[in-house]
Amino acid sequence: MKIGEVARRTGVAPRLVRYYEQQGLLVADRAANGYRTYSEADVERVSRVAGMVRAGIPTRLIKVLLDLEGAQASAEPTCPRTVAEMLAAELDGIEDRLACLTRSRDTIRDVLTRTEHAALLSETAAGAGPAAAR
Amino acid sequence: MKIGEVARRTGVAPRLVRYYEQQGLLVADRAANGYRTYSEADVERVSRVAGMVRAGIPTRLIKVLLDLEGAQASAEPTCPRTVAEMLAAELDGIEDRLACLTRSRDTIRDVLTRTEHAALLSETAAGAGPAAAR
DNA sequence: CTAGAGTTTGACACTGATGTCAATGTCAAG
DNA sequence: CTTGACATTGACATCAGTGTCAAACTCTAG
Repeated sequence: MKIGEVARRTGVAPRLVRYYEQQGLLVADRAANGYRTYSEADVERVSRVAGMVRAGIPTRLIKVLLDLEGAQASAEPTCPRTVAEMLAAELDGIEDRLACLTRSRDTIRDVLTRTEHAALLSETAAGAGPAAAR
Repeated sequence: MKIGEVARRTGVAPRLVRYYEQQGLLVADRAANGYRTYSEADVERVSRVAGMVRAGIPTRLIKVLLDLEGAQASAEPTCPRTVAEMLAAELDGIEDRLACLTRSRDTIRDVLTRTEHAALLSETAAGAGPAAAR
């Protein structure tokens, strides 16, 4: 499929899909005419990238993470000490962000329920599960 | 205390403390000489703001959230419908980010433990269990 | 009094993520 | 063939968050 469809299905602007590719987060095959062609897997990947970006994870780290997820399947312990340390540092940052976001989420929920606008919570994954992979 | 000490204690550059104030996230008293003066509570607030910023929450929303936390204490249901809807929308975004971050965190932890670099996990607020930051 | 550290404001620059626009190429439908 | 929707690349603009520098002021120590 072409970039337009990917954009429609992921809600990510074509502009950004190209940007992500430029940042090395994506690899797109090219059709004879030069158009980028994407697979279902790419759609998945674009969604995940967009989500991570919105979560404040910098593109550089996103690249590393996605690569790791791939390598994980093949159980390769390709992890030199320095890289591991870098990851540990990033992990700290992520934990911080999780704490902040969790607190903010609770604040908003609190306000919403407390002000009789609890109905607005429904659509959300609000129910209970905090960590569900969407 | 003056801005320098706040900076030292929060790890936030003086430049940013001023920036946050400029964005309306902070209010600082002024001494006779024009220097900003801060209280313990301000130190707390600066830390929280910095954390939220790092978590990808835009300053505008941070302002609203902090105000809400304050208003929450006084149990004021000062929440017009439109504001509530805006909050609900933001909440959705936050839930998404939480999901992404949680997944990324798990990935990193997985990699670290799997590659015998588990020692690096210790310092973190992580503790041990995959218990979500809830 | 003077030197030095810390503060003030303000300006300019930069990065990262995106929006937007322009000029051009491709393709399917009328 | 022509039109219109979609693609391509590249440039420029914007916004948030920061870094940095400059000129001037304040305060403390010597």
